[in-house]
Amino acid sequence: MRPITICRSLKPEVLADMRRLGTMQRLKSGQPVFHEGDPARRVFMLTLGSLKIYTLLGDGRRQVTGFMFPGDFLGISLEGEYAFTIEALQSAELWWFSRPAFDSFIEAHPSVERELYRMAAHELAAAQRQMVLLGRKTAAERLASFFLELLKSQEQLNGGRTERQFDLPMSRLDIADYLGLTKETVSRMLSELRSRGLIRLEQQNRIEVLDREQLEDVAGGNDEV
Amino acid sequence: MRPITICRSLKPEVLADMRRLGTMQRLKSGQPVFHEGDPARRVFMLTLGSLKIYTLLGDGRRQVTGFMFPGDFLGISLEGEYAFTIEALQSAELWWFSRPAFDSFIEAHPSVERELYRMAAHELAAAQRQMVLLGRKTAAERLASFFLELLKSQEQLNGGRTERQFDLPMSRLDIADYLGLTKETVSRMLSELRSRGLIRLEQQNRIEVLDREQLEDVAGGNDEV
DNA sequence: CGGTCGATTGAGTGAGCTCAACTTGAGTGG
DNA sequence: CCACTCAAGTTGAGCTCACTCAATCGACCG
Repeated sequence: MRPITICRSLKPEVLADMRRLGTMQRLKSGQPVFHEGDPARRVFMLTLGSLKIYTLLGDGRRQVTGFMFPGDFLGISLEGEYAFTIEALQSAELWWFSRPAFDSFIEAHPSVERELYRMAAHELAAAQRQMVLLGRKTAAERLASFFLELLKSQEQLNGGRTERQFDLPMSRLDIADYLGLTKETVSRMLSELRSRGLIRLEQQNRIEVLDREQLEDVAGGNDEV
Repeated sequence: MRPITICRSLKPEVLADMRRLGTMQRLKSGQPVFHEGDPARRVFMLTLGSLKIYTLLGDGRRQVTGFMFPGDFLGISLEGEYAFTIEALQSAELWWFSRPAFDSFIEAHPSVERELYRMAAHELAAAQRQMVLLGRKTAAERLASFFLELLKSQEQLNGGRTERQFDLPMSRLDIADYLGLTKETVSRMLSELRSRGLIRLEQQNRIEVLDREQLEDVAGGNDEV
């Protein structure tokens, strides 16, 4: 039994409060926050940069189960060991808390407990969508869904304003391991979406969405009518 | 935003308490508990039988995201709509609670809130394992993993006693839609595991594990040495 | 400029899918 | 009790989408 939790979007006043209680840590690109099997002793909040969360199979196959962006929260499990590895994609900055400190914080702010629960429910819904993606979507549908997910989280960070562009802080291999594909297939599907005029590469790692409606059709499997 | 939650393994005394507050409902095989998009008004606890949870894509592709067994808990989301459909696999019996009734119950038992959170964390860990399965495992590995998952949940229901057999209350198609395969592939892999002597079909829908160690090797990808 | 690493593109392969035939088993009625 | 029906499961044959392996491209950097 390895209970884990990833949480997002704590209220600003709560974040400020936790920042007072926590300790800051800087990470370089590629540096791990912790490894699979480490005891789950700390609670983290990401403030800068981005992280990837992944699990390895015995023979080296890798599944990226999520990415984390500023404001995201992780490591809130009540016991046991981490069931995954977390690594910085770029220079990153996070705040950590010992579990007793976090527990006493929860006690001081009882409303936060329900908030944490709400966030876990949100993560579960995201996990369920990812299962549909991994279990039933084609390569093109997966990449389109991923781009829309990134676009939406970008929009949420900017207070709900509609966006046309977003960054890809992760490599093609990371994307592949998140979508259950190979890096070659990711590259090919990216080229396909580009040649169909749905997206444009502003730079190697920055995407502009040219036709959002059709991208959403592809993502939802309502393509090739 | 469609927050959802599936929870398991509430403590017996809590279950008893909720049973006093709830209303019982019987379900026939194939009968839905609710549909995708229904407002999330109620909280359920399953007491008898088993259920499947699934999401449909526009063109009919289906992903089963989980199964529920007696003692399992579901529908604890604070707002929004159900993001999936739940259907009975057999005759089933469940207890439901209006959200206000459930909320006041939570208020009366504050310790339950943390318990609910712990269960959600447990579900998240399971969701993460399922992402590894769907993203990176072969057909044989998926089926072996599934059988071990069922065996373990069977053992947990029986108070931790080791078991050799378990039931498959779902059809081959349900299994396929859970594992991201087709029913034909499930059938073929089942025949393969059987011909390799790792399992035996006690009946059409009852499996006996003959070589658990090797089944675990297959499930974890440590096969074909 | 060469060197290196990530991304793209190409060619051929294969695991799992599709389509189809056949088998099994659970009901149902004569 | 057996014949019939119908749904579920199994097996076979061929195909396809994504994979593997390999070559090339391109950006960054000493």
